[in-house]
Amino acid sequence: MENIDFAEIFRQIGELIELKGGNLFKIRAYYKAAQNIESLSENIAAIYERGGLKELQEVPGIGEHIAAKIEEIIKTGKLRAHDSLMKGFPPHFLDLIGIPGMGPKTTMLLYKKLKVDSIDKLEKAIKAGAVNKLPGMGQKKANNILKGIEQFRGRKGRFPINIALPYAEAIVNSLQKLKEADKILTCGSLRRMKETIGDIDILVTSKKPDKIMDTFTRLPQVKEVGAKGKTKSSVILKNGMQADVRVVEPESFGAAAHYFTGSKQHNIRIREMGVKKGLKINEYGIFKGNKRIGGEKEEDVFRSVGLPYIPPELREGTGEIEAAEKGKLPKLIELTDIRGDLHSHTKASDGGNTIEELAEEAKKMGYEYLAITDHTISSRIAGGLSEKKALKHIEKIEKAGSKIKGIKLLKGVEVDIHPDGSLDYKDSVLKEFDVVIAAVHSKFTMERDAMTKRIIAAMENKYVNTLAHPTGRLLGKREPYQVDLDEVISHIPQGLIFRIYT
DNA sequence: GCCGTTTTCGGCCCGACTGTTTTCAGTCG
Repeated sequence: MENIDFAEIFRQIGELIELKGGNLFKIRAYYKAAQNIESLSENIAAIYERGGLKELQEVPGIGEHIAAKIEEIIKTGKLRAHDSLMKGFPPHFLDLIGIPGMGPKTTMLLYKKLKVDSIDKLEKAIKAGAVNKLPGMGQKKANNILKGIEQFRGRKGRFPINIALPYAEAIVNSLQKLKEADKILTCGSLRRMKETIGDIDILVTSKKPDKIMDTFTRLPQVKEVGAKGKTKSSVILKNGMQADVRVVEPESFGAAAHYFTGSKQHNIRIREMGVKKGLKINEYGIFKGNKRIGGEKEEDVFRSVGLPYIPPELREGTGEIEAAEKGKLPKLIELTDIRGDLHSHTKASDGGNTIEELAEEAKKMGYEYLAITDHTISSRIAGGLSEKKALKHIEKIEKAGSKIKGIKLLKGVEVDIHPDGSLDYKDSVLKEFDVVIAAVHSKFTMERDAMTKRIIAAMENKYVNTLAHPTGRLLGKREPYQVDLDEVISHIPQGLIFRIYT
């Protein structure tokens, strides 16, 4: 069982207690435990195997009771507490609270009054006009839930950052044209540079928020306005992505940027630290009683709780606060730290540019070196080169390298790993390259053991010095293939510089 | 249910928007 499976069980327990109207703090404790388990880098079962209940309780948010439940799941494969809470509900009952507009109260009300226990029954009940007659409900709420069902069914999940970023930039550009807009900052998971993005969050400072709200909700990219208030609006874009804009006064910029950047877990931790120091931290600033003591700069927030500035990329609530307290925040790699690129494709295979174009662009980016690494013959869909063509290609790389000064061009190749672990080129050809990248491009569905052996065999070829995309995943498109990465890493040949990247 | 330079008991992050109300509950982030 993976951490995500444990997390799911505890999240469901939280949801079920919430549905039944239990203690709010108990509910929160389960959600918190679920989130913390999910973000662990080590398997929770492995932690238990190593250190038992005691070590489980070292994990933040896991105490005596949840630790015992984890033990029960590991030993028996299930959890009695979860089973008894689920009793009486159909298996997919909890899908209902995943629908936008449906919270625990509404879900329970509809279950009790109308026996709604599935999304289909919910849709029928609304269309039959039964929902809007219930106390506290009305036609608008019913319609919103109907829209929520549509959204839920068409949900595309998270978007890769390279898709989300241009959308965010387009919105920022439009808002920047307004003279009423002061500072504009993209926040949320985009600012934290997560590899996938749930929605786009944009912060604007302005003295005239209504103008910002009007412009934002009428942008050409907007398909539907979910909410429009005085300082906060939320829309669905034409590509299905949600975008939120929040406006605050300029003096609140730092506090709002921190709040809006998240992550949620990080914010909760920071606010808890604030409470202990007698401070209230919200998106408007830092307050001691009614007195505002900071918030114009993001640094103010960290300083108020005795921490150094934590870069957005680290704000995941997964140990960055402890690291900051000890003065052990890692130094992040900046664009200026990158000296070169060891993986690139030209028109010769599936790239879009010539060797010379890539070299010139890399030079402009300040790179010291660039490896040209086109595909080999078995990657036919990518226009892979035969051995003969590859040798010709090497000559072209050398020629371009001698012509273009100020950057070192390396002769490289991204060679296919066959299902049996052999490579697409003979050793006599591979030895002609400076950089040999090995990669799996076919038969992704192999068994875990076979795939692991396949990759290790390729790595053991003496000319291979890089393993590319070791899991084969395509974010949002293709799941990773089955491979034991720990085993792969333990086989990295000694004395070689070995790069594994995704 | 978790947790502790306030505490082993008594706290637990904070606020906006909507719809259905007539002061607020529910949902969301």
